[in-house]
Amino acid sequence: MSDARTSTQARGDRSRARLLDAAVQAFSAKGFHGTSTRDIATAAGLSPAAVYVHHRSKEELLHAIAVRGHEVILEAVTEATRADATPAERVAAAVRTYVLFHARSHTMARVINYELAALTEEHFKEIAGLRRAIDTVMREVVEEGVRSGDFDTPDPAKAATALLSLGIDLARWYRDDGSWTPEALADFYADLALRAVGARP
Amino acid sequence: MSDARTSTQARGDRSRARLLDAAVQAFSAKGFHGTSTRDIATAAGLSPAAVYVHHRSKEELLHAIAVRGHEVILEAVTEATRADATPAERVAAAVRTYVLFHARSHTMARVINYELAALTEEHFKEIAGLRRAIDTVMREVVEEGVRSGDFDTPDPAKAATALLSLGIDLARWYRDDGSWTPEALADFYADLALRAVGARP
DNA sequence: CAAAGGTAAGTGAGCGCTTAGATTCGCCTC
DNA sequence: GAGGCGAATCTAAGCGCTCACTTACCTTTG
Repeated sequence: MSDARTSTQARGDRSRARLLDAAVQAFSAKGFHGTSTRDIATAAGLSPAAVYVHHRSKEELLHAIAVRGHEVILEAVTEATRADATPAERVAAAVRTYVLFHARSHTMARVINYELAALTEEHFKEIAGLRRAIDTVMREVVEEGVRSGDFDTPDPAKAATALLSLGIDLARWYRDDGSWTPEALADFYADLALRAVGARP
Repeated sequence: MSDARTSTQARGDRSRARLLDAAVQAFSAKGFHGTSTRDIATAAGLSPAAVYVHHRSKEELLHAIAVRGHEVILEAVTEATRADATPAERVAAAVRTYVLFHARSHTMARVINYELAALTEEHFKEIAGLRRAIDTVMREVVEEGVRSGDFDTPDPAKAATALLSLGIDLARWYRDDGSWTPEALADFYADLALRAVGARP
């Protein structure tokens, strides 16, 4: 089982993961339609046909990437807001988590935020559901702060949308070789979020 | 010249405009690589070959759209901040203008913000220059407010980037059939911008 | 008739995906 | 423990199709 020699099974799992990883890189750099299945296979060190050993289609690759990515984000943001803390602390934690993900994983974030139009209608609806859930988490924590009197904003829903926008747009412009670190951006945006929702000083 | 009968010249101009318009719609909906030149020609009511009567290539169409769009935005934002007014009024005007453009022209905005990777390197650099100019306008008006003591933010450059991000991301999520109007979003975001830069109450 | 607008009919290249078959490996039987 | 089997991994070759773009030609108009 834990033999030093790699089993057929283990080789297959690794190839599957390499294909997914290559697809993320390629979709991010050239877009779904700008990427060929040959691009993906070559980057993964396999023949063009190997893509179809592990995945039904190019679209199914995108779907797998999108589901995984959104699940990770939803879980992280939910966890960040679950803590027993003040509304200000919860909003700050949610924004910090969201920004950290989009800066650190900007390559994957670019794919799961900007390539969704290439999904089938059915798959798109599934992802839209996950996105609505993320939106709801952010909106509810802002609304709770307004109800408790900790926040002051004329429109909690618009404010929550704005906070998510800041994170998402990071995927578009963030570069690893830039001068801003994910942590510095997370801190700055968490502070900006508190200003945006009118948190009591 | 102003004959009632349409001249060859006028027909050509109209076809050129219809091709550009069709390209904006198609690039926005399906992406540059997801759009075929046949899609564009058909939507413009012309034969596939007609694209090449008016434009050298598909990429040149995208380039023309990107140059025009960025010039319009740069001019509008420059105009909005030129007014003889307080820093707060100037930032509010800049954000209002930027947000209005991205909401009202979200179809074009989607193309000129998310399809730039399909440009040739030379064309991309040209557009990058225009984008830097827009960035500079927003950054300088924030910096001026900090210098004058009207604003209080730990990082004017990050704050300016955030304000631009809010506008750009509108192009991704804004829908004409949604419940928020461009004007309502412009007002909300202008107010949010003043909070973000720590404008004196 | 010269110039510009427009098209029918292609060109070679590259696309997503399939097929047939080689290779590897865990596992069962005797 | 030798031998055979089925399942899984992977590839060489290529299928039908669509792509961006070109060419040769006709039409309209000043």
